[in-house]
Amino acid sequence: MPKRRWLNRQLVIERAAELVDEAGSVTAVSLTTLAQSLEIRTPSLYNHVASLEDLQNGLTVYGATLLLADLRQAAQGLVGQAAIMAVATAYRQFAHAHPGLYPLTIRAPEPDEAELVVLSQEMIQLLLLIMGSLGLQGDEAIHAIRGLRAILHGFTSLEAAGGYKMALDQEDSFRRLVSTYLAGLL
Amino acid sequence: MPKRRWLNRQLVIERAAELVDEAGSVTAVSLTTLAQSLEIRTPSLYNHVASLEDLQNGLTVYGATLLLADLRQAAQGLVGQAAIMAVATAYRQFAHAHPGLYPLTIRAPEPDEAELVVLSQEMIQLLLLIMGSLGLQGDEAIHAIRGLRAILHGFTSLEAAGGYKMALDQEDSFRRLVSTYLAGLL
DNA sequence: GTTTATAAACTAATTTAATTAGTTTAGCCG
DNA sequence: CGGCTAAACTAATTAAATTAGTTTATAAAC
Repeated sequence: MPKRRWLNRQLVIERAAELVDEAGSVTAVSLTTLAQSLEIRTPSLYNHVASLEDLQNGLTVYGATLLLADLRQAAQGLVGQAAIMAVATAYRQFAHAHPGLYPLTIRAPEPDEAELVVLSQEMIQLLLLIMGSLGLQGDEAIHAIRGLRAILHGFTSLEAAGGYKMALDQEDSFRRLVSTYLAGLL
Repeated sequence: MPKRRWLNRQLVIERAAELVDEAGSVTAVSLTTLAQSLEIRTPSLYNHVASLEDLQNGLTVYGATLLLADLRQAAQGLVGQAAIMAVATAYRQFAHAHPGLYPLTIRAPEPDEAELVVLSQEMIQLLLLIMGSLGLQGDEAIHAIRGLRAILHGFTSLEAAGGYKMALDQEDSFRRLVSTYLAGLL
């Protein structure tokens, strides 16, 4: 009859993230399977998360944090088109590496989700900086960011949905898409 | 104790589609709520659909059918950039009008889903025709179709996810995105 | 017209998941 | 060492999907 003291919200979320990415979908992981994986009883999870929804919100924050870190890393020291292409590649890789977490990251934060609001703003700052290095400012930059995110999310999620199965390299399609957008933008 | 004879799979799916679009999400509609809406008991639904999953597959086919019809209508008689823009606008309108059905339509068909495979091929034919009118052939056209769909799906689903809340016209962003891609393409 | 076969409804029961209530106890703190 | 509390537990509830078995409206056959 152990009473573990080492478990906490963060550890619960991290384990959930592993399960969700292994399963390839958020809905494939229940509180029951998560509890089993942590070797506790299902109701004990409620000591760390308020509900399934709360767990998924935690996963969203966790995923957004990882994604932002990856994109920052990728953009490190780069400007202009090179920065865009690096961010695009890193974004797609993140989606591939985290098929469970990734779809959560596209949800816009509600005003009361402080952490997520901050992450979202930081993401925009990062992209604004890059757009600035391309010579885009103000509304132009915002439109360009919206477009870029649409492209990245659209491509990666269609890939995940099993589209693009015609015998034609997906990587090539992706590079062309980003280049084409960039070409049109400048 | 009525024994209705007027109910069938198609009617069940159509009612489910209404509920799903009203609720704005597939998961918001259960067999229980659907049965209530049809004024039958939940298990009676199994006379018309094999399972919840089967119902959702039915909704996918239904949604894909409506979407294809809308896009064909929009492209009617148009070629080149005008056709692309018309299809893009119709696509976005469909996503807005059918927030429940729309997300189902992006799933690629499994080989055994005959109806869905046909719809998917017809969609590609429609887009190939339009790309042809833009002067794109073969692999070029396929890459361009992949890109266009990524753009359309990405933009509309980010919109649905509540992104784009900065005070900047979404319609404008959308038009620019499509135009920018077209500009880069040609 | 009555009979009959069957599809489509029904009731009842099971399973799985989330959640709540109430109980127990490990382990830190004084 | 005794007690407070966070974190575990057991037990029970609710909701949803699903299965089994029963009943009956209706359409086709006689």
